[in-house]
Amino acid sequence: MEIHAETIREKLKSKGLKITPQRISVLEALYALQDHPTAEQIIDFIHQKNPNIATGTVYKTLDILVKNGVTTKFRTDGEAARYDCILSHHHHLFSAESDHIEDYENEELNRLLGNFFETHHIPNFEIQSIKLQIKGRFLSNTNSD
Amino acid sequence: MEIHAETIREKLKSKGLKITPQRISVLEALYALQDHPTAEQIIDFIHQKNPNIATGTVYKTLDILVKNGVTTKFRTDGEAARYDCILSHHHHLFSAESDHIEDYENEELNRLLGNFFETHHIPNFEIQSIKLQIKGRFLSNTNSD
DNA sequence: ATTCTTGCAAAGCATTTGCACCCTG
DNA sequence: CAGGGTGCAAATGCTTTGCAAGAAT
Repeated sequence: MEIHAETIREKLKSKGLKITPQRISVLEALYALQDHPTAEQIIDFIHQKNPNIATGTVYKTLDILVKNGVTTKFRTDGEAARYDCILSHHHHLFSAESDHIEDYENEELNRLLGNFFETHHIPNFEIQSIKLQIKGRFLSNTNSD
Repeated sequence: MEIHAETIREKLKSKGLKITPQRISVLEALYALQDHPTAEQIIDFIHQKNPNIATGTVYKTLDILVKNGVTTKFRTDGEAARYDCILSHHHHLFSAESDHIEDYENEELNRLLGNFFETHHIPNFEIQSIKLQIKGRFLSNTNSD
């Protein structure tokens, strides 16, 4: 997932946010670290090139990005919150053995769920979004998850 | 969800756990507070009758109960972890406006999902469980969520 | 110039841990 | 009486906050 500096600037500008080196760094990290990084992973990544950006600033920036719909934040069974810059409707595969997470996207599944809940209304509840948490085991050849 | 003291004792005994007043209190709280309580809510409930049970003990007990499959632990987008003593396969409805959570159980949905993933294997992944996170708005008459 | 953003360090909150004492089986 | 369980308080880990100084528009 490559992203150009110009794209990042436009993303910030379109939300009416000031363009600062710190915010650019956070967005760069977010797009470079595809694996639903924690704040700590983002901070580590940033500090490789910019050791002077403060931890608190990264948290504040992430918060602002979430509030502006640039990224999303979610929790796993682990301690730290995860950030995700993929905004399309997708689900998550969770490793039962580690903290590894992958995306799962399937239009047919989304249609299936949409149909199901169209014919099976939940009493007194208005659905806004549906996400699957699929827990299991990654069978990669490297077994590195 | 009423539960008798005897049932609780048997539950502990069947897992080879020592029966202590503290553990009984935690289990009573868990069954009395149906709404996926946080540790804090459990502690508050217990302290109404047993102000002398330590916070750390409740956390340790909850941990042991989770490890022994008596209850489950999960996280929402909120801060604190939630505990759930309903063990059947069910999904969760999350309020977009508050911390309120309700269970959603539907055999047909479970079958539908089972069928889907039987014919749509995920490469290099072995599914162990599937849970829906359904986010939306509770439309109760009292609007109390 | 004005308003927003940053850095820093301290505080906050949920949870865990260490250890001496105590209780259950 | 032996092995676990408990209470307490301190420690941990993630995240938030307050505020003075700095930067973006």
